[in-house]
Amino acid sequence: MIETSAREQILDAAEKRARMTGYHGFSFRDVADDVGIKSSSVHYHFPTKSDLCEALARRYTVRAVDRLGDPRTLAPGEGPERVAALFRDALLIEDRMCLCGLFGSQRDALPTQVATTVAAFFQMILDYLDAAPKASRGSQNPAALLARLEGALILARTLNNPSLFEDALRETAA
Amino acid sequence: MIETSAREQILDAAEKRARMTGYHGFSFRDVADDVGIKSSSVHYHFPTKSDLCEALARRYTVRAVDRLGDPRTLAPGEGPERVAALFRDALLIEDRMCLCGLFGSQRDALPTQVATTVAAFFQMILDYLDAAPKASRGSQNPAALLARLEGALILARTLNNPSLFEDALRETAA
DNA sequence: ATGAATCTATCTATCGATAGATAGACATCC
DNA sequence: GGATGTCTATCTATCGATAGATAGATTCAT
Repeated sequence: MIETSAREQILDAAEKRARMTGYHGFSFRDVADDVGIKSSSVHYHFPTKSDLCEALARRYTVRAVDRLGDPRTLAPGEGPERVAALFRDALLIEDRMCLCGLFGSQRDALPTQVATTVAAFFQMILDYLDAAPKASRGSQNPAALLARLEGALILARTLNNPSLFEDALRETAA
Repeated sequence: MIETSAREQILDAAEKRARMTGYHGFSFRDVADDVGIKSSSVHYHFPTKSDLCEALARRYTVRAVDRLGDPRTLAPGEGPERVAALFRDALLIEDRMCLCGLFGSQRDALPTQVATTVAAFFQMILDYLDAAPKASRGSQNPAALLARLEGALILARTLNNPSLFEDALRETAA
């Protein structure tokens, strides 16, 4: 029996919900019910919703960093591929939005600490792409790639058509 | 004195809020207070929140259609420019997210009618780009352009850097 | 027996939604 | 041309449900 700490279970449940509903669409009770505890126990680990969601965005960033690895060790063109894989898995395996894409689109309605942490996620991706070795030609602006990936996720999910994700990554018209 | 109908005033206030917070982040009372009426009066015009937000997405789509015009009358390459202008104005003039970008990213948490209307917005843009005369070379996949614009909006707003929007629209790295 | 973690129970505030009253505009009938 | 009825739009007041948050008792492992 794999024993996952309550804190991690809470973050897992909260991330799942936050990536479907955004900041305001889920409650402490929702998360507590998912885990099988009481909402007051969630407050014990994360006093406020702001704390919870900041931790969410922080863990999300750390996991992405771990998975992306050191950009300086990559083959030319591998950086964009690794970042794209992150988003492709969100769509095809997890069937969820990017946490920071969703939070970011609500930036005006987020507690400052959460907004700051979300911004740090984006900056991390941009820095990673900047640091990764460029393919000799046709390498894409980091902001362009990241924007495209966030948008492709929204598009493919809203139109319920995963192949739109790959369409959106292709350069030229069919 | 220009007399705007209560219905329109309600939609104006609701759109403003929805484009900051998403579906769950604003209430009938918020909207009512903005307009200067009671929340029950908002319910009179839009019985449920689902009705209100569906009307929001519908009006948003109609206004975009009006502004974009008939795609078949455009010069080559003008279609993408017109669509891009829509999003650029959202960022620089309105300082808001795209309503359907935000709603779309929450599609799992939306009433079906709202989700359907949001999907119709995206399909409309894709059809428009398909129907518009292509520039001879380097014309972009409609899905790619739309994804990029939605993502660029999120990115520029979250990082509080409007020039990222233009970066994201450029093809190649700096 | 101390400290961490969870519980029960509750609070205040707000949510979306509804009922019923009211005031004014407008039409229609005698 | 009054009187009557209907429609529109708003109001006051309230509903049950749920939000985030807190206090204090209890459980349990070290």
